[in-house]
Amino acid sequence: MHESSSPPRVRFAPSPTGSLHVGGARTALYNLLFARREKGTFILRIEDTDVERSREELSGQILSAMEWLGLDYNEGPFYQSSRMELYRAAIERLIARGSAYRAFETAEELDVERKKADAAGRAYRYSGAGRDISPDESDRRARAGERHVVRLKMPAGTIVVEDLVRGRVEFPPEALDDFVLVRSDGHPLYHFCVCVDDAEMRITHVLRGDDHLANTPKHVALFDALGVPVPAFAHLGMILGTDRKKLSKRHGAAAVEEWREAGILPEALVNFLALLGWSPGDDREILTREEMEREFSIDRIGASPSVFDPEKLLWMNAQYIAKMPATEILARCAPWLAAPPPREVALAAIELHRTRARTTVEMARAVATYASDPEIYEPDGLKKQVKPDTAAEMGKFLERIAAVSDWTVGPLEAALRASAEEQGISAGKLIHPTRLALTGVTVGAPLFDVVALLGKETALRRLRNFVDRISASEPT
RNA sequence: GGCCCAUUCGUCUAACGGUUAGGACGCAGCCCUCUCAAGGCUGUAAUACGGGUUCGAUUCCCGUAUGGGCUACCA
Repeated sequence: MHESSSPPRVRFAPSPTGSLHVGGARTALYNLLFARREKGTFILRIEDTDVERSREELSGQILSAMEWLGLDYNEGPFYQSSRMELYRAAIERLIARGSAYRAFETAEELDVERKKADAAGRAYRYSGAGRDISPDESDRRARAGERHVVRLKMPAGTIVVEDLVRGRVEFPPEALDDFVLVRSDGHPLYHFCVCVDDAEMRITHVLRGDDHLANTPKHVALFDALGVPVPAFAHLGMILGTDRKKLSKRHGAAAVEEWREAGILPEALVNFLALLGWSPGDDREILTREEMEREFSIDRIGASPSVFDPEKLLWMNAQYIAKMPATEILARCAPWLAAPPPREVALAAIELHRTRARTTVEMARAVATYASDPEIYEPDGLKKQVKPDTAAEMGKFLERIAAVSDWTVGPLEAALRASAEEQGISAGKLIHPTRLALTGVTVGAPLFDVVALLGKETALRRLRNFVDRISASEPT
């Protein structure tokens, strides 16, 4: 069918009618991985033939999302809107060859037909009237300026699609219509542009969403009409929301951009998406980009749809944060760190929190506490950890810790435990209020690491503020 | 309605006729522990249903059910 010897050429062809979707990102990723694995070429093509719906800034968003994910293409981006001449030439060839024909019904007339068929419970099909107009008459009417569309003359027989994921799929001729290639205003339509471009770009493999499987017989017929080899197809199962409906904006966080803003690392999102419909064949879950590029294969792609599980994405992101160098994490946190602490403090804070933050947003928040004193104390924490005696106990502890000169974990812990013992209370009675005093929250990194990292001046100031605060609000 | 696709733990998936149906997320418990995590250990939970084919079906075939897609002068 196609030459397996020459390297494949694949493409990702999004329509700029929305920002990049996780489903689109996965399609792009699989195309890229396949191209890398097979030493082929990955092409980016923007399908902006729908002038009403396509918006230029959305193309930019798609490009930037792809760049963020590291989905680099070898050729492109090509914009269909600037390839109109190509489509015009192709349609003329098709008409001249008799593979396509002009049809002069108006949209309104067709609408009436469709409604009639609907009412009668019949499946609507175009009458095919345009097929019977002689080429001469067709040319004459077109020259006279009569409005018309151009339709493809579909072949009479069953169309067979050999899908690399689904196997052989047959489409009976009754199911296919002479569909429109060019609108009456001269605009070429999606299916037509896709095939002309795939042919012109010598695309060998089409990896795309399952939603296009039913369109594929149209494309096969079009490639035949164009007189070019039919590429191989691989249709990927849809990505679903947790309600098992096709993932959409309704589900929230369907766009790559939203995950970026939520503090998900591009490496983690790519890893997660790679495993949504593909598996390396063993139990590995965390794969490097190199491993994916080396091991990806179409025959390990599953056919069924997959539910996008944000919980697992978060887990995977946490895995990446746990392993990433602190300097790198700090750089990734930058967008959320308006007022970062000194670099050395920030890096140490990251080490303290790398197993506690699932996203860079959470990490940034943790790091920020080392830069600025807590403005509020967690209300539940105050209620739970501040008892009538707490202010007094903390006051005594404060005196003792203020005398510590070697401000490191060992001496600090010793000071706290000694103070607890001296007061005849458990260490926890001091530990928990201290954490609340220093960070404003009741959970976090091991306390003495926090105290040490904060430094004497800052730690004492926060403790004093806290003691003042609880003394003031305590009933006397 | 017509045509097409899909169906293994709640979720992502492995097992390409023979496995105690494996791993991961989640959840639960235990260990560790100043809290919360992380980590370790243990547990929970699946072949949609009905027929075939076969010595033997998660695996192949046919129905049914459920979900999804397409059926535009959208993409």
